[in-house]
Amino acid sequence: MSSSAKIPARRPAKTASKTASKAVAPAKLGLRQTRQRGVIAAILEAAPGPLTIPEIHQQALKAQPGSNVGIATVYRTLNLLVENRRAQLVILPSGDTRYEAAGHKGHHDHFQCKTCGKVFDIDACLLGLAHGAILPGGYRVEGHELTLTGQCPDCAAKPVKRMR
Amino acid sequence: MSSSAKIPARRPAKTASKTASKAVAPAKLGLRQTRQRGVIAAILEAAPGPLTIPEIHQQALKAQPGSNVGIATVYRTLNLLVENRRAQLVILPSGDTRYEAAGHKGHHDHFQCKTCGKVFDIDACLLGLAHGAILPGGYRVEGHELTLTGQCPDCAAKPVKRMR
DNA sequence: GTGCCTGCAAACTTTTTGCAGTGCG
DNA sequence: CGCACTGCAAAAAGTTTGCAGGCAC
Repeated sequence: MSSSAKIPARRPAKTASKTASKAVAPAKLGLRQTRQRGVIAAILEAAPGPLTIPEIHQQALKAQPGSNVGIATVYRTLNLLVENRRAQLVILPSGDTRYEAAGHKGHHDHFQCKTCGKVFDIDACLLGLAHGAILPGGYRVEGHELTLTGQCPDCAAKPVKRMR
Repeated sequence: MSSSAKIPARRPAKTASKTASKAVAPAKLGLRQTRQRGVIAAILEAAPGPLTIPEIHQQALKAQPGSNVGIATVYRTLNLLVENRRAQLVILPSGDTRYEAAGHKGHHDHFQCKTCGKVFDIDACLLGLAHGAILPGGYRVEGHELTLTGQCPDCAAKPVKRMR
């Protein structure tokens, strides 16, 4: 790890002006847009929830036939994306270390299926606790992480246990 | 540390009632009450919240002057306690792997101080979501894990950041 | 006395770092 | 063309397992 900057990101936009100024992180010059970075960022953007490193790595391999993508590159790229506020690290109660696209999608909770292990974003915040609230004992709340567990629709439809 | 849940299940958790008082889980046949196990269980019982392995290990060393306690024993004992429902594994959003006494104290949420990193039990469940509820999309909720973050009273009283 | 436990160290797993070659800008 | 980026492999950090001896029962 090292840089903290803002990378141009993928090329989703047609008329991508410059690397705007309202950027969250100060841009660091010298960052390069490589195929691997674009692929990894795209994978995160397309996911319905946070992905594990192995998942990201394998999807990257499939997306880049012929060209290898080292696991180290996956780790380095993810750290870079997190530093640039383009991705977010999520550690679940199950112990999974996952990453998800960040930004436009604000704070939200997660749901992990106990049957298949997959994780989905809950596009809402289920905790109606105001930040800044003081709990009995004097604990000042500034943020929270909530993960629901249960069964997803897919697994509910398939009585047969199939652990990914 | 990632992967999925722990529970390597070295040996099958047994069912028996050895030291059965109000014990939730029956003891395993042939289980022996050793000094190390008693110390580790006592440490968990006395804690105001979940502890990390290093914390448990160091407290065990201090509690047992003269006699060493191997880190492997700490791991093995904690797994054993979890299998017997005497302790519970808690993985926080920060990535901390911690253990806390289980049983009499039912489900509760946690609070982790962003300044000192300590974790406290919140003796209540802040999520008013009924288990069995179905979320939009068909996700059936069976459980949840909630961790609040912020500043604890101690750190609030000491403006100076002291990351221990 | 039996065999469950323990400490120590090696084995594993997951993540990070060092290098030299590669290709983006 | 220079230097950031990448893949590979070694290094670190965290957790588990194999053993021989110790101790609870």
